[in-house]
Amino acid sequence: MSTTEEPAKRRGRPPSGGREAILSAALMILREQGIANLTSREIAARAGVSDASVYYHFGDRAGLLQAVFAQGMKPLQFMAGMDLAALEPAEVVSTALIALEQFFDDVLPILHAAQADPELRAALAEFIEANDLGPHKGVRLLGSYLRAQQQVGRVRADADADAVALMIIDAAFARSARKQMMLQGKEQLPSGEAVLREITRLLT
Amino acid sequence: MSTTEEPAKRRGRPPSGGREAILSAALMILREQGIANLTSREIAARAGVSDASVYYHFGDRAGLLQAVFAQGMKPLQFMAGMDLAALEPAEVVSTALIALEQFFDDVLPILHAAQADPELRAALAEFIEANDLGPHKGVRLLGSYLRAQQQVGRVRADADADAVALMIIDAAFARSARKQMMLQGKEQLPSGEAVLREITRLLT
DNA sequence: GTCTATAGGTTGATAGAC
DNA sequence: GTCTATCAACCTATAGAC
Repeated sequence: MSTTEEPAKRRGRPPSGGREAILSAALMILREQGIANLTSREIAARAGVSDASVYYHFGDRAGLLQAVFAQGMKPLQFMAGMDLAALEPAEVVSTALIALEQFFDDVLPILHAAQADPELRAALAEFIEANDLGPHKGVRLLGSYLRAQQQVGRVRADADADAVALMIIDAAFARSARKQMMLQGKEQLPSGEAVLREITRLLT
Repeated sequence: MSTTEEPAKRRGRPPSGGREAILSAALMILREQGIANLTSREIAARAGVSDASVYYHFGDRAGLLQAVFAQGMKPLQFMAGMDLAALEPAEVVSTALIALEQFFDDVLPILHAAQADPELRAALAEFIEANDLGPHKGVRLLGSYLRAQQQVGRVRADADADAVALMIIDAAFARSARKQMMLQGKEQLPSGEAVLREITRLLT
């Protein structure tokens, strides 16, 4: 969406901040308490407003959740502003794994919350598709980097760039999901470094 | 559990089937409607009983959900009874990917439902750990197969068997999750076969 | 825009008859 | 074990004053 340029005067926003406080509180509750506890009262209490205020700003619960989803799903900016060409493939993959895991840490609570109800799931899926936030975006980004490196000879030519990109994304996704779901257990799984080494072995 | 001969009289199980009907209905609702619609009334209606019956059998909602989770989390039996040693590694990996994706298709709705509330999440995580259903089990199974193949020389010796096993599991996990969350979109992602080819390339 | 107050509906849970 | 009937609690949403 359009990034709001704010030179000195704001146009239509008396900055009472109520709306943003509500969104921020809702996102907080969603992330740490789950959607089952995301009620208008809880949100209002944590935002320091009355719960009628929630309905004033968002109409109904569906409108509120839509806004919360939109607020929480934004940052897929993923290695933005990095000079990828200057880095070793292994470094890029390592960076990508870390950035992707962080991205999923932020976003998975919202994805999970939407699974509680088919209408929410459909609404979120539609939002993701409309805003080009789906997994194919990561595949395209990482995959085209890998293809470029193939043409320069820094990544072996017989690798399927998009498939490797998807495997990287999936590894980060699963790591983040296990963390969130408290599924690591005591027995430890292979480290991120071990996975990184295997991916690197695919590329060289 | 002494199974003595019971000619005409059964000991502790009048098989009215109410309890199982409730569990089955609850699991059905959970999988197709999400936990937001998993109410005692909905369950009772679909099971063909009164909703007081639900509380008779399970005490309260927490007890019901615990039983539903236990019922739905059972089958991690994963390539059971197959003679793995007789198969090519690529075939085993292909079989594993399919079996794992099916497993996650069954189990993910429950994992997702538990994320709606921290208490449910903790209860399910505890159940998974207590029953040895966590991801390390798959890693151990697939990893030890790959190690055995390394010793016979059918899988290259410098591969990290456990790391590759985890990547296989993560790929299946992510595929199943995208399907459930309706996140494939129109732009198609790399196929399962393409991912399989890359994994195979890691092993040979 | 924000509040108080409240209507109206749904849910978890219990009592008591059969 | 299963039912009907019911309650108290909670939630979404609205009305109306400031």
